[in-house]
Amino acid sequence: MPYPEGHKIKVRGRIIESAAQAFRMNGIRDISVPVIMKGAGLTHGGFYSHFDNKEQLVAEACQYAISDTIALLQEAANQEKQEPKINAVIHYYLSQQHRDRTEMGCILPALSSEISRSSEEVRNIFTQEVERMIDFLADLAEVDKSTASALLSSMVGTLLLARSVSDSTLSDNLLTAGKQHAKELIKTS
Amino acid sequence: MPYPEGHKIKVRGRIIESAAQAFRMNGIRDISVPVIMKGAGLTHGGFYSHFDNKEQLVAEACQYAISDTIALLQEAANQEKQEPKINAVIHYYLSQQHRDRTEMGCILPALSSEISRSSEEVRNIFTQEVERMIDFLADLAEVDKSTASALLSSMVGTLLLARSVSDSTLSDNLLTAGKQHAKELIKTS
DNA sequence: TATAATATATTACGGTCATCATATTTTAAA
DNA sequence: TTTAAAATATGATGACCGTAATATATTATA
Repeated sequence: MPYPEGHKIKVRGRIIESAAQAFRMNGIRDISVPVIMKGAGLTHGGFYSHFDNKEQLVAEACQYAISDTIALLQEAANQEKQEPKINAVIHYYLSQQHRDRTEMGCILPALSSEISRSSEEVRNIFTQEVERMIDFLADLAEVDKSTASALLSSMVGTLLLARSVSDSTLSDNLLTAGKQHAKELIKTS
Repeated sequence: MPYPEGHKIKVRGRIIESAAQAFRMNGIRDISVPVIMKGAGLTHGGFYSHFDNKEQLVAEACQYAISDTIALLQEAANQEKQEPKINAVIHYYLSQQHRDRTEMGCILPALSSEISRSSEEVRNIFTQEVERMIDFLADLAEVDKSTASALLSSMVGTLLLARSVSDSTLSDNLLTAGKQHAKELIKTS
């Protein structure tokens, strides 16, 4: 058995990480398998010994990226000492850093529209992860799922638009308005 | 001067309509110039006598589509007799029909993420149209721009997620929660 | 009806993509 | 140190893309 134990699984993980980053940055269709492989320090040829096809990688990269985002939000919540913890999540999610670092951020604003056109397999995994995200928010904010859903939708839409407009003042205003109304949403629920 | 007066401008309009529909349905990158031209009843060769390149078509199609959406929302508002007119807009925007007919609907949930990666020219036009949309909502709901921005973000995010998840119950719940929150947002502003 | 300007169709080109077949490298074990 | 299985690299294939050059069709006017 050549190659160290667990070598391939680690490389596989590197490919998923590279993909999760590249997809968020460039979209799914706009990033090629060769580029993803280069991001993992490999050439394109070996890709198909790790994944059946690009679609499968999309599914796994989505799962990875959302889990990562939930972990980050959880961490932000843990560091909050005074305000309700959900406010820390809102502030983080609608921060300028999160807006400006698409490749590290939540995939919902970045990839949802492409995923809505993806295969059933990808959409099922995506749906599962969206549900986890809603549950996480409901738990943390101590609100019902309906309120948590509205909160998520609102944050996702805000970030999406803030990233799309070319006027930086408008972008900042969108973030500010989104934060204010997200907090309001929780308070009056 | 062969060909009837205004023939070319009409054909140009047909190409823009075809593109606006195809882009919303399939994304920008995922639809080709030949397919757009076929949608307008033409072959691909003539495209470059109407537009410099695909990017220019994207810009014009965005402008066309958002104008069209604002007109539709205005119409929905006009037909409302009892409730505040903004509620008709919210109901229309977050309806199942709007969710299920992406190719006829608002481009914000459909194309924003791709547009955030587009050229400065496209993003400038997009930004202008987003501002028009915010102004329209602020006027209609008689709220400040900040509230109108939050309303738009919330509606866009809701529709985006409702279109992406594969579970139809979850999708319906997202719409319902979004509608409720949107109305609340206006009431308490 | 003939003409010539204009609009559209046909064809071609260079590039990139997902995927696959085959060659080469790596390294645990013999 | 040799070996052979496993992992990766190289190279190729066919499809499609955006774009451009050229050929053909259309029709208002002469």
